[in-house]
Amino acid sequence: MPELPEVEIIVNDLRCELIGRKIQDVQTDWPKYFQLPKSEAAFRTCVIGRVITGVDRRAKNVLIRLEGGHLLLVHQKISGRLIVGNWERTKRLIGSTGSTHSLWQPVTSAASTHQPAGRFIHLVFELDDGRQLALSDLRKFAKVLCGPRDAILNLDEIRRLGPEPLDPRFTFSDFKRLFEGRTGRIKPLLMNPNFIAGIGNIYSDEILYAARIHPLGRVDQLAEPRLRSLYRSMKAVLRKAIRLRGTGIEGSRGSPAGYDKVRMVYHQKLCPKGHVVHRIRASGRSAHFCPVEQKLYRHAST
DNA sequence: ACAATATCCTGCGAGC
DNA sequence: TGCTCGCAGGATATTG
Repeated sequence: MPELPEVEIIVNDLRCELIGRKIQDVQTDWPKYFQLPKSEAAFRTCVIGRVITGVDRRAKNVLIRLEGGHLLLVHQKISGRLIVGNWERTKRLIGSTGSTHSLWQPVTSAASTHQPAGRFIHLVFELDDGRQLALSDLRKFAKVLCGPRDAILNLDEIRRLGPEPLDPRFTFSDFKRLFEGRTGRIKPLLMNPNFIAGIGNIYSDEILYAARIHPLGRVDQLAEPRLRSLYRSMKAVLRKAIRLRGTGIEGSRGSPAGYDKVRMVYHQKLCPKGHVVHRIRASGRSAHFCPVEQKLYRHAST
């Protein structure tokens, strides 16, 4: 879901809202969210009472810095959205079994009424100003971790992450080096977080169109000019998406996503040049591309 | 080594 | 209207 641009926007918004706030309570109806510490009780002990001192991003992870050198990591996965607002907890009956789920509903009169993502809230951090940091997450794939900063940053899943594409220190020669000894298709490689961080299904399609590279192109056949084009397109598309406040979602402060208006191929019928966009499945995901401008070059037959 | 698939979940829209 | 089916923006484990 949120890819690098959307997470970057959320992080920037949250930074304004959260710095200086103290976390006073944690509530959830889905304790599976807690990956570290795994038990709800231990997780609560880890975060409750701590003041938020910063909000950063690494790949698609939201890193909330806490007093005492702790880090609260949230990965929103496909459907997660971190939002700040006001909700009340009620109970909802599930089926005929008599079991109940929690349900958070917007406090009427609050601005949060206007947040569509306010549905499907399953995790809430109570703040000391009466507001809440909430995770809306229809599919419940998100995960949260808390611990000493070094312990979190040294987790395999964080250490293994590829470079940040928008890091100014990430040069073309760094990018080129990533491809050394690699084979396979370009789209799944771009989406591999351990190859390069933050690029998902939407922006891999957009970047490949901008670079005029077929999603199934073989990475070992990309000559240097193609790689250079890919490098430039990657930076340009991601920066533009951030500037336009992302795709399909709203930041927690409400300005609407603007990249949708300039999307070139993802969920588009026609590309900017008017060609029909094709949709195929590539490694289990949908890939959108323009067959006219993104040729799958191959020598002879077989 | 790579590629395709299953998996964690649930709502929604399309098509019948 | 009501049902079933396929689809959904992530990342990993498993299998071929």
